[in-house]
Amino acid sequence: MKLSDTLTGEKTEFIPQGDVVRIYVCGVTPYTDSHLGHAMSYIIFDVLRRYLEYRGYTVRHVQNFTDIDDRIIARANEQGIAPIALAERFIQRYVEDMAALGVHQPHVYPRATEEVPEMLTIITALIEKGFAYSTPGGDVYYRVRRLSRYGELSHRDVDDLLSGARVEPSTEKEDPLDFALWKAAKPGEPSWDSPWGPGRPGWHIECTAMSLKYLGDPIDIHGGGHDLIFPHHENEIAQSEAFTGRHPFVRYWLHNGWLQMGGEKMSKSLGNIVSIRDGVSRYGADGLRAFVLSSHYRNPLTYSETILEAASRGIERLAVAANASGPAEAAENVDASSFRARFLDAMDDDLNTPQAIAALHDLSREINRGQAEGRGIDESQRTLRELADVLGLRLPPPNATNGAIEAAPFIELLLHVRRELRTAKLFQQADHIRDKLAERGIAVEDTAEGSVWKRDRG
RNA sequence: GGCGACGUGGCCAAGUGGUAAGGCGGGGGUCUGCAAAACCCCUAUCAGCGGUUCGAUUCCGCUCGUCGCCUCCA
Repeated sequence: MKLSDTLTGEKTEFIPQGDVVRIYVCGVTPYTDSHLGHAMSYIIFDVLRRYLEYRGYTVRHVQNFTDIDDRIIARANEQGIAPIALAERFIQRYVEDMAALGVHQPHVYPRATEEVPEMLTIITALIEKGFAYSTPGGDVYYRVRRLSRYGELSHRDVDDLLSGARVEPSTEKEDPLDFALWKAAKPGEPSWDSPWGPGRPGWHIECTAMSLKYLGDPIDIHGGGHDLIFPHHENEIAQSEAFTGRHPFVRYWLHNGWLQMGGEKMSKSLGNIVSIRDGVSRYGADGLRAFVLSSHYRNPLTYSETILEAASRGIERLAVAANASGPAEAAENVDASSFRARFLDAMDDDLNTPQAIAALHDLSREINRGQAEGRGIDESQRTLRELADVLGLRLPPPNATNGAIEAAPFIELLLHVRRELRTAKLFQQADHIRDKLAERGIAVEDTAEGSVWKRDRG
């Protein structure tokens, strides 16, 4: 399969170094509920992993939690609880959100606060090698200009960075571009002992420590949102390669585009967010995944209710086909092989999920058509489900959640009455029941096998 | 100011040097007591201007527009 690499800007054949594909994905800072932007990123990397596994690779997937940082501390102080406790709470909620989305758990979920000794080892070594320095105040900074390659990932020239002029000058830094490996503790903050006094790790160092510890060097794929390219991943490369003395530290850098809200990006700092919880309850996990996968992962995506609505409606077509009942035996069967081939070709091409989904839509149409013509569809339905599963789509029967509706027994009762009315050809009354249920968001469909109902969207 | 991405039908979104997947929506049918679902048919010339080419939406240049990063961020 081909993957495009942010570092080279090229799409090349992906060949893992060994039997195990080693993937590191940057995780969240748990200080609030995760939003659809996070969902987008993790759905994408989940699909990458699922596809690699589908193709027979063994994947080792590591994703961190940044459970100590300024925002966690600030939020915890507001609420009068310990930062670790706050982080723990939102880590749990994050894990629940991912489960709701059907995102496979990483094999390792390391937390920054539990990897401090490893980070100290690396920082110490970086100082010894001359790549980092400590300050009288107890901070440790990385010397950006020591590594000539700095800027290669984000395709920037070190000197251009300065012209941005938004870099906070710090009196203790040798160079404004230098970034913190270790931050001296301020009063009231959680801190760990270090050779430079009490403090806490800088943001970037945790990913270096964790990926080296849990995956080794180099790793096959490092993923994250587009925004992380600079400075986070750039800094990660600098630290990691300065520490190991080897290049490259990552063989393929994959970055997903941003989720935007109207004109702007969805972000916690702008406050224009939709939480994953809300998204799942409104559109369902399949709807959300369909939305995310409807465009190529590298491109930005815009959130709007209309678009989400369209995506979840579209995916329902697949669910209908997957759950259709075909003849017990048939002389001829629907052949799904060409659709499978198209699906695989699309996925092989840098995870072209829009085209892969298009193949599933065409397969669904073929299944529906075959059903109408009395052809066997079991085999092709299995293929549809198998491929949909690569995208993490569950394709539940339309009425799968009916049991959770409190009024279900009463609806069943009404439909029972309605059936008798229809048998008696009292269609006006029967239609009246259907109309009234529709007004209350319950859609009734009459099929050859009887009436089925489900909660209607919107 | 620097770096980068993008601009395809009413909306979302793939894609290719030889006249453009799929979904949503809309229109017309088939089926159905009716409706829904499903199926069939219809619904684009790819921001603008130049250039390269036998031929460009696809390559190059410019213009316009939108967006992102350069600061915490998936």
